[in-house]
Amino acid sequence: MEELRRLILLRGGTCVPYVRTKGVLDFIVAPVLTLAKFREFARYKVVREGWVLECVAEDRLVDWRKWRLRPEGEGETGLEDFLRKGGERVEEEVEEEVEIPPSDPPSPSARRAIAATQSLLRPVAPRLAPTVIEQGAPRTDSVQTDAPTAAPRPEGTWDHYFVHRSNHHAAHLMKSDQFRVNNTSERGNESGFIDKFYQNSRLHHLSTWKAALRLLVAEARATVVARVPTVLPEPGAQRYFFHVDFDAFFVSAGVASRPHLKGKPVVVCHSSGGGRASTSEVASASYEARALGVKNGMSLGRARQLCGDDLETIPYEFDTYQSHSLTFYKVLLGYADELEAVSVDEALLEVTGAVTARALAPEEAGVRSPDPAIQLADKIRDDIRAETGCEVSIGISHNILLARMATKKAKPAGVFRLKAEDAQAFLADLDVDQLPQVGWSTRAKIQDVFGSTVCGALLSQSRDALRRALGPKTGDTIYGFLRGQDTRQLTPDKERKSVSAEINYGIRFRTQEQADRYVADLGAEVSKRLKSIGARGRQLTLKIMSRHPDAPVEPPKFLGHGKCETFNRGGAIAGPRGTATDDAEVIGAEAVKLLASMRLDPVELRGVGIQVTKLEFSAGPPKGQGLPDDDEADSPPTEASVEGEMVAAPASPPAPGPPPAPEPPSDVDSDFLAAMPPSIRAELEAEMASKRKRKDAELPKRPGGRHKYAHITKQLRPKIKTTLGNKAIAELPLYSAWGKRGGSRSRSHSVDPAVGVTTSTTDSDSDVQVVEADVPHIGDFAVSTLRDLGIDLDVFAALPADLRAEVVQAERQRLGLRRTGGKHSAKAASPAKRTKSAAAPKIAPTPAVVAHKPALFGARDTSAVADVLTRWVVTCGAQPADADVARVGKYLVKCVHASMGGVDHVAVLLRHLRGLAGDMGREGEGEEGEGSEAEAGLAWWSVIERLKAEVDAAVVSKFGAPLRL
DNA sequence: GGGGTGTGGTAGC
DNA sequence: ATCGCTACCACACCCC
Repeated sequence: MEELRRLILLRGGTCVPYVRTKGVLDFIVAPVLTLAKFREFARYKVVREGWVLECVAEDRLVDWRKWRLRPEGEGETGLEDFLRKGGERVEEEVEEEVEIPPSDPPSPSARRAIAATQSLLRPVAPRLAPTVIEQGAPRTDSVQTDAPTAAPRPEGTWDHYFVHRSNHHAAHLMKSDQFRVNNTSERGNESGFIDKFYQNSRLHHLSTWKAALRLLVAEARATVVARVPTVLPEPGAQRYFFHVDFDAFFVSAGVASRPHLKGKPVVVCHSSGGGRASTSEVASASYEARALGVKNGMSLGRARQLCGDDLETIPYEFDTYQSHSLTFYKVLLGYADELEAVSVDEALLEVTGAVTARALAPEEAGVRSPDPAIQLADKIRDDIRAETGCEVSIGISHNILLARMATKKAKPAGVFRLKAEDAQAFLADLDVDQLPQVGWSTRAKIQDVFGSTVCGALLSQSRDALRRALGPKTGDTIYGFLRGQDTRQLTPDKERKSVSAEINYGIRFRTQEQADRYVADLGAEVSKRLKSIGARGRQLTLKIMSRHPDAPVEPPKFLGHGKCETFNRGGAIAGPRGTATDDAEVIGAEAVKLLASMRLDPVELRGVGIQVTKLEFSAGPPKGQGLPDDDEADSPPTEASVEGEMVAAPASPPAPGPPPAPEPPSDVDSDFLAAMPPSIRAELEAEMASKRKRKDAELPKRPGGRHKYAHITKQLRPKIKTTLGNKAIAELPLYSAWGKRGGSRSRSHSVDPAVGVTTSTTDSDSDVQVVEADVPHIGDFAVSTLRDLGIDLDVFAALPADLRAEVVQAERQRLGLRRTGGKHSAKAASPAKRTKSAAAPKIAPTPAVVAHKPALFGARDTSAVADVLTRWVVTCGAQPADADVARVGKYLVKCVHASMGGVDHVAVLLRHLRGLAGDMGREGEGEEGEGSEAEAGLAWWSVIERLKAEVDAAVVSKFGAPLRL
């Protein structure tokens, strides 16, 4: 700050520490601004400090636009998206104001620069100046190409991560005690950080899912009796491997039940609303959509831009995926000599026996190919299509490598056999990174050493050269791969060799004690996992990531680890009498000890992992251990186990801030939810809240849930003790969890809606009460509001109190700025929405198969509608238009009558509205607001009363009792 | 050469 | 490799 001021003054500029009168300002310099400030300063040139520094370095007034400060928006959570949407509008306005041509006359002295308030210009990154200047006009490209809107960054590049400045936004937040408590590792698991993390970690759950699948295969192997008669191949005879892969699994599963969507661009996405501004992620895109450039992971809005309004969106259908996957594997197992599950929708199998048999059998009528392997593949495709309605593609070859490569060619909906004699030509043009085991690093090594990464060009390299470059084993492997050779076999079940848990997100400590506590808590997590599979270990490895000295304190990715150095250290662990152990205390203590031995600055830690190896498995299913795990996965656990911990947490010394409102407990369902992007989760969780409840209610008299898969246990256990069992046991709970999902789902359909209403509202109430008992508000905002917002809750909680207030107020302020007379703004906002809503009905024709929810302004899903409502409240300000209230009321009533989960949905939305109104009233009191804020709150309360009355009329007539909020 | 440890790379979505 | 988790493999280097 001081330095900036000095630089400015030295060059003849003037400088005020904060903005008093805006009339004479030329520039505003700030490291970070709240959205409110952005709006306030919409007509000014708001730049980062780097601009000043670059001007100094260049001795001229450089293009300020390169340094324009933008609202933070790198996250993908709901609130941030929300903010970003707001921010774009501001940016566009600024764009119009730009008058300074890129190369301005070098007369800095003629200009004045103004630094914004000190609270906005804290020296967050002390080493900022030299770094930026040395980089010279850094990142101009990326910044400028982003300029007009917050367009998505080019996919597949990491350039924007090469940032040398700390993430000011994050750094700012990090100063808030409450923020750290709620969102970082600072308090170990006391605030539920670890539990919450794993509930929300996609990848963690993906692992779970994959493990479940492997068990499914194991189970199927055991149960599928009728197999195609296998003719054992002669040693040395031709072998056949299939790589079978669903085409656009999620989409095609959805489309299979919606025939009218066949042939259209379709994406699976949690939200169907939002128009072209929707930021929700495309999970899976149909080939028609792909043809138009849509890719998985793209925002729905972007996909809409590419496809126009033809783009269809369909929701997730986990039950369908599960059952298709099961069917898929069962079909495959009918033909496979050996099968390896790659993922839900992908498997490798050896079918030498079946192909050989087919070759010997008399010719069938109507075969499409003389090649018995292709005949078999077609048959498999037919089987799977018949049972799932989905297409798979199959790559065929004589080894795993080539089968996998062939699948690429087979897609979509095809079979491709890559014969040995064609392999060379096929591979020649490929880049090495298409080969298995060649990632970015290996590819780079190859490029460095050999000057090319094209497979064909590398054939000239000797085996030794490759071995030297890549190591003996990898070198051999790659040498073979380049020639289409692969000696790998399908791997039968192998015993687990390690159990680990690591978190490299949100790790921030201020003291060694915090770090120690956290490590101990993570140790407890590992202990839990060990116990859940009946394993104990003798060796522990602590893996630590520590901020790389070159890296900014706060990386661009919010709460991410950024560039790090890693440190591993191992030590022995043992229970009584030197046995292998699963004891949380032992593990925690050893991990803490190892951490101490590293002598790292706790402040710099960014990642912590604990891995236990040298495993030993309990001989039998541990009575107190293994089965409880069954319980854990099977029973409505979540409430029992996770929530138990969550509840326990507040018991510890009163946290400065309230512990973050616990996420909905980790239900088995939420395992799946958690595997999805946060936005999807938020929505589904809301929808499923009631179902979870019912399940709980049923639980006591539902030993069947656990027993449902007991047969698997029985089947596996005998073997377990002998050969392949440990792993199978290990995964059993996971499988149970998986299987149970379907149960809970299908059950939900048969539940009496009345029960649903009662239980769900009660449930949610109790949730809220739990929260409110401990945590009435987060800052000035009703927790209920934030909870209703789902993911937004986290982000809101993440904001320091002052920022939070500003953010909410920002929307109103924006109105205030624009609003010249009374309801002008409300009018301005509404027409746009009306247009949208008019279009909505035809955007989503309701297929008979699916019970579609009604739409409000094009939004159907809970979170999307909540978003609409938020915008409504925020943009209408003091006085909502009657017509709008009526429309919303109508919509809610329609939802009540909708078949699936409508009432839950409505309850969530009403609570959401109530929260919004509550915030508004509160805000009005506490802030320097004009008092009309309080009035606004009142006005909204009466609106909500009215809506509630309308809804209740419907609910009472349908279910006999009013809605309890 | 064997064993150990620490490091690093890869796959999966 | 800067998105992050889990499990595994391979490697370099140390020790004996």
